[in-house]
Amino acid sequence: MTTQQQDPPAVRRRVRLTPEQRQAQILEAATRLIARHGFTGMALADVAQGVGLTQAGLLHHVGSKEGLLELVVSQLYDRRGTPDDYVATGDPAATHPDGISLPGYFRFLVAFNAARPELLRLYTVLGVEASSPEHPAHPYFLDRPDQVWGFYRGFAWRLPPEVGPFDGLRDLVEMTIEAMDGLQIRSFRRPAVDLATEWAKFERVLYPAPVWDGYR
Amino acid sequence: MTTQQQDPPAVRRRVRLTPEQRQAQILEAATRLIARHGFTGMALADVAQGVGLTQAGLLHHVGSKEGLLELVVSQLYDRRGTPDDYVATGDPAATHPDGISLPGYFRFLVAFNAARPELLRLYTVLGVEASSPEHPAHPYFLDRPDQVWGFYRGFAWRLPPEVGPFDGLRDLVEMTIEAMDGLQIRSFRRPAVDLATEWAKFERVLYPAPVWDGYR
DNA sequence: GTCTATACTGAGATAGAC
DNA sequence: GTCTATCTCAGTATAGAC
Repeated sequence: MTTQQQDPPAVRRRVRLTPEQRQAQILEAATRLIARHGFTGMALADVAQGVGLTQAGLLHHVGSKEGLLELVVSQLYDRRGTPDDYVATGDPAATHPDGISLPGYFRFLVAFNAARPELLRLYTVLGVEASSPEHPAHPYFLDRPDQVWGFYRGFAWRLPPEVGPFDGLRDLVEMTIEAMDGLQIRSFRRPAVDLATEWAKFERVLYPAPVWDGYR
Repeated sequence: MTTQQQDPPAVRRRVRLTPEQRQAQILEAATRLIARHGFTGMALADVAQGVGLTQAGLLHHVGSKEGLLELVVSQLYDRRGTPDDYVATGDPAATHPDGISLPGYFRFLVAFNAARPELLRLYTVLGVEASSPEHPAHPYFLDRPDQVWGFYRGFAWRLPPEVGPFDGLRDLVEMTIEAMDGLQIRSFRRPAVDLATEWAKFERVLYPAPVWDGYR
């Protein structure tokens, strides 16, 4: 004789959401899990559980594990802080008639990212994992430096005369991104650091006085 | 009728090496594969193939997959460029009677790492992967900032008076490591960059003239 | 759209012969 | 120390009912 009991009828089964709601849910759960375990280390069943579906139910939406990754990567474009977002804040350094403050924008970007830790971590973890040529996200990250520069170069930055608008600016942008990536890795470790505080240190060396006084 | 042929008797079977030779082989193969695919993404069978063993044969040496990781991590201590290594080069900036050049040492470290790309990549890939608390290498990387500082602070650096030997130096060391980590991520992408060339740019901003003139 | 059930695969680990 | 053979488990994917 066993102590088994009849399972109570499961509640909230087969909840049917709109495709948009489901997709947003899936993105949220996948972002969190890939950020933590990488794409390789993440299991579809865990994403499914995160959105209250079975694995088969999840696969109905994304087709395959790689399809889920494509979904996640494709929406990275929409979830980043752009110079236009910075201008839209109305910050005087952003709306200055001579152009947008470069240090000001990157300060804004750090704050933007710091408010979205899962997304930031996703970028780092996926970006490093995708350094392997066999990784499905490899092509996306391989050309990021060119893509980022192609995007940023199109804005009207307010730069000190010492910084050329081409090579000088590009070097500065690349170093800035490298410093941010390194700071992000640091933020995984102890003692814990505050991104904005640590970034202020880099800002002082990357955009030093007196050259950048009045351009921040 | 098939074209099958009798396989030639496999050559070099059951090659028995000394434990030291085997361990060195295993380390080399594991480093390469973890650097490429991460610890999660790496398969024991591939490491085994890399050293000419079966998976069972490899497990005889390392016990388990986690045992292999411990082996890899434990030897990271021995394979890094230390300030002492820098002094041993005889470089005048290293053997200066007033102390070791900090920018000079980091320049040496970049060259040291650039000559060991697999090891450098292992550090980055494993270090990011291990940001997850469940990762077996998590404890090792969690306290690295403190450990690195505890190690570097013990050397006699030759510093300009503007840099305090405590907070000022520590900030500088942390920023240097962050910049190197970010540069390493950049090196995974296109267009390809030369580590030494790119580091020279960071050196100029982290150790600027005129403060650091004469301390390089 | 979502489920249950199941097929299939890859990978870590163990047993025991040599 | 190394092998072959096998076990076990986790994870992706498919089929078909509802």
